[in-house]
Amino acid sequence: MSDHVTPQTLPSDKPNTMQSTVDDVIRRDIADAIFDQRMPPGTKLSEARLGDLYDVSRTVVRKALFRLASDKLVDLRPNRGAIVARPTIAEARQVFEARRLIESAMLEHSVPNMTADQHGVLHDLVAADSAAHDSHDRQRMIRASGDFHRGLAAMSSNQVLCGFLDQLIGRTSLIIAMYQSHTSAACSHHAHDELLKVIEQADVAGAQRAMRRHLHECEDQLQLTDTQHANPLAQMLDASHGRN
Amino acid sequence: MSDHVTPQTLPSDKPNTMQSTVDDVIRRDIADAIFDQRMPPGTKLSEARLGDLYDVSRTVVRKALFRLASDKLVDLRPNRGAIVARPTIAEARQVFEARRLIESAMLEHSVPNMTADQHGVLHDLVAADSAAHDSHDRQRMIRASGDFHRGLAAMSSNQVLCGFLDQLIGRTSLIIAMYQSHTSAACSHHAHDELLKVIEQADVAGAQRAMRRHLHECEDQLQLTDTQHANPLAQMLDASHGRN
DNA sequence: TAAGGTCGAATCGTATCCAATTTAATGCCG
DNA sequence: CGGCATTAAATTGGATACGATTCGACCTTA
Repeated sequence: MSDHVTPQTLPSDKPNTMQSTVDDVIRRDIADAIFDQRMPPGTKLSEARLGDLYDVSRTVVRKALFRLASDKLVDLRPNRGAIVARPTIAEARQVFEARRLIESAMLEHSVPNMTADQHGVLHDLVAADSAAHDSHDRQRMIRASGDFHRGLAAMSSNQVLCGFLDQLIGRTSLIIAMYQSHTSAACSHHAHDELLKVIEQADVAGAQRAMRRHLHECEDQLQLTDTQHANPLAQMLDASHGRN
Repeated sequence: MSDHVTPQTLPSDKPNTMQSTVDDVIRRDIADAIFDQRMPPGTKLSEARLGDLYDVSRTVVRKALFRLASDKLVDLRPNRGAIVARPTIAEARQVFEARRLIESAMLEHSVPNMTADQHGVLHDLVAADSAAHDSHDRQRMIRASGDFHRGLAAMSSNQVLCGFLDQLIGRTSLIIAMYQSHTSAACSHHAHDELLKVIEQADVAGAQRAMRRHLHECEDQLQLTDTQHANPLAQMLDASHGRN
């Protein structure tokens, strides 16, 4: 029961400024666990087990799982339960392509109209990113990198695209957790620093180029070859070795 | 209980070729009703009432409503029930902007690699669009126009963007149903015809220009001025007059 | 008469219960 | 000894029940 995190005293870094419902807590906890690689792709998410952990009924767990499924973070198989999603290589490529499209387009509107305060926010996010890199904590790195892109997106005037991008960033975190090569970092924080410099110069075209290049680099740093990952057999053997 | 329509024999134009779950039927029925303006924005969607109509429990109705909410077609207000969404003018503009971005980008990949079969499919869709226009049936027009864009999107290689666009097309149908000026048609099918011609010439840049212009025209044909619609007071008075 | 409060009906949120399906295990047979 | 059918446990899908919240009507009162 209480040998894990206590759901009432949830993250403690997330003060419930607004009404935080229980299913949102579960949803966020699972998402964080996925991003932190504590829940590798394919992990089964039993409704009863989760309900037991959070001391709620399966009804609310189902709601959380349903929402995670709509965010493409878990896969809901009829009559067979929920597992954390295993994005394919093709899907990963498409996610990056979509991100290049959306994020570069957002810059077109946000870069010229950016205030000094917003520049400061981005500086803080880059600083957090650098700190994460220095800590050599892969989870923090993934998180910080996503936060930078999210913060940049929040400065766009288009909430619709922002919502799409939010989903894409979450999927990217899962993709990185799944396909990262053990040698490379998630996103080179240096790229974020460079990008911010160009943004501050109000150079739209340059920022767009930098963004596209950055995302291309991120994609190239992943192991998106069909060996290993495309083979479910190796995965299962890995899982059994890891005593999942 | 069974004093209303029988849910088993409801669509009759939708034979359950594939496994059609009940909640999907409800979801699609509600979506169609929204697009056909049989359910104006703001209409309350009572769980018990819907469950009665389809002879299912509230559980499955909730699932359908939840999914409609994730597609931004209904608004789920805590403890206050679900209503069909009332997209704001700003949201409408953002949806069109997002569509311009995504649809023109999709053309970049799909136009050069299009087969003759796919051209044929598009021809059929344009024909259906023209037929809908000739029938002077506004609902059919909205539907056919959306089907053309959907069919075009299906020819893209990027399923992720395709999913986003699917959602945007649905939201557009709702926006058109809400903001259309009574004088103008939904989308001029002539534009679809022109667009198809340019596509068949494998002119990517031209197709992108035509697509952006077409979507701009659609947006301009709507009444996205802040009179009437932006004012919630007038809306409420309208609603009470309409005895909604 | 209008403003405010109280009560009741309706509706939503969640827990619990039961049926249906899947999954794993055991035993049987070739 | 390996493959397959039968059976039992576990898990999901859906229905029902009950507490909580909201909305509307009626009543009271200044």
